[in-house]
Amino acid sequence: MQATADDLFRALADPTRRAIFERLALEELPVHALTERAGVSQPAVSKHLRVLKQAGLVRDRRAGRQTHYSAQLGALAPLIDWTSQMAGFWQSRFDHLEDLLKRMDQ
Amino acid sequence: MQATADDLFRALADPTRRAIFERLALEELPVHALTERAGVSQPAVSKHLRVLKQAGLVRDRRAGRQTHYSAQLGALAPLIDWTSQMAGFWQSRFDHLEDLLKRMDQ
DNA sequence: CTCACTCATAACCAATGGGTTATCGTTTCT
DNA sequence: AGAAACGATAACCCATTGGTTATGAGTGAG
Repeated sequence: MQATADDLFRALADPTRRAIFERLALEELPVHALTERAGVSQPAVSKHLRVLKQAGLVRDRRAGRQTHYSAQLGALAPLIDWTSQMAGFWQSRFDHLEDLLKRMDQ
Repeated sequence: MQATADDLFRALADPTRRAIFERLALEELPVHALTERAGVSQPAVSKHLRVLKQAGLVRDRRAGRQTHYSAQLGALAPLIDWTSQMAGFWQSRFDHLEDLLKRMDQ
């Protein structure tokens, strides 16, 4: 199921969680690597990842005893839709970016 | 002071508050008009407006005993920047892949 | 086989936050 | 002047949530 703008805003509202997502936008990482930099405990990181996954923002890949997470940038589409709708005059400038993300979904 | 992406995400994470902002994006409205549709009490609406104003998302204009609020769409800029940056990260990952493929080409 | 590592879950706690009712200061209307 | 409308604030309540520690399940290494 497609995440709503509501899901995305809620998932990204927390700074710690958003920081995790930002890191995952750069590279796929296992939980312990994320924990090192997150400034919170490993269970806290796992909980954040759960929320991000629920929102469709990240994907997990089991590899032995590690779980690698990566960002699903295409999931940002509803956020872009919402913003575009709000700021109608920027619509044209956004269409390009939106297309890009949608085409690269998953 | 300029609101951060953090402020914006937090301000827009609540559905009721976001709905208020969406209405104000269409037209300037006094508090009581917003209250009619918000589904919550007038003080609740006032609190939401306070948060939105703090984030720079709305502007208020006193007129007699009414206070008219309107959306400041330009305040969404940091949100757009953030999203663009995320897309940019993705782009750079893609560039890396391209590099890799090119180097492997010969 | 045993020990260490990785991660998810459970149980719990404190802070935050969105809601309420009550009230007060302004402003408008009669 | 008195009453009613409007909106902000205060005081309070309860659900949510982000954090913790403890633990268990699964996997890799010695």
